[in-house]
Amino acid sequence: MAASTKPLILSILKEGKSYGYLIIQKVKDLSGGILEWSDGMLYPVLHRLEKEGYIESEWMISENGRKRKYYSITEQGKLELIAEKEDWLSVQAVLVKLWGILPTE
Amino acid sequence: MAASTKPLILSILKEGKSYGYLIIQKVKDLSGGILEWSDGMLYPVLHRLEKEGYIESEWMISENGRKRKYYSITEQGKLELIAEKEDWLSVQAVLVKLWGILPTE
DNA sequence: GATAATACATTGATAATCTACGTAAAGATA
DNA sequence: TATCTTTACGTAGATTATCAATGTATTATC
Repeated sequence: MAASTKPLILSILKEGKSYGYLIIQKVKDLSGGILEWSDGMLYPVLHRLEKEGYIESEWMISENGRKRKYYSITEQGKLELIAEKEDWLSVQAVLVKLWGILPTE
Repeated sequence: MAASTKPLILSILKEGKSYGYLIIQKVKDLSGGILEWSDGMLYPVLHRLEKEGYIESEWMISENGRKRKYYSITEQGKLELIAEKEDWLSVQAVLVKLWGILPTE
């Protein structure tokens, strides 16, 4: 399941800055509660993606004074997302053929 | 990319018996040449799936006298494929939302 | 004052991945 | 007949990914 973390995180950050806790919520919301990521699973991935140069972070203070580490996607990350998207769609196309379903099913 | 080996292999074997070399060909064909698996990458996955009980194997001799190890999907494997499919479609649905595309694009 | 929610992090065991390498036979080509 | 390509299987081992478990701390709610 977690093999999909990279495209999902990059896609979310392409929509705009976000932070760890909120990313988990967004994934949960967008999936209708099906995808529930743990924080212990997400943070190492965020650190790895930052180390690889796909995202970058800055500490910010929210309205209520809470510290948050906001991540944003880099130019390199955008290119990587395009590649990830191509890969995903390639596999998706094959699976759709094998499953004999319409892609929306 | 290789995170997709499991659903792909199980889906192919659900269509009928097959063997390592042919599976690589099928994936290549179905993807229009985009997905090219190496044998050294596939065989360990086949062994793992067999060990986990999702597929089973038997040695057979082809028309030209060549030895082949044919794999077929087990009942447990069929159940696992259903689960894999659900997982895949959950992620797919989220990505489609984020990418703002029709699933066929 | 206690509990839940928010928000970050690391550690470390387990599992997955993939390149590189090895074997061998059949078929094609020169 | 010698060589190359294709078919067909395999393992080893380094690298990487995964995830549960655990820790810290603040804010919000009850």
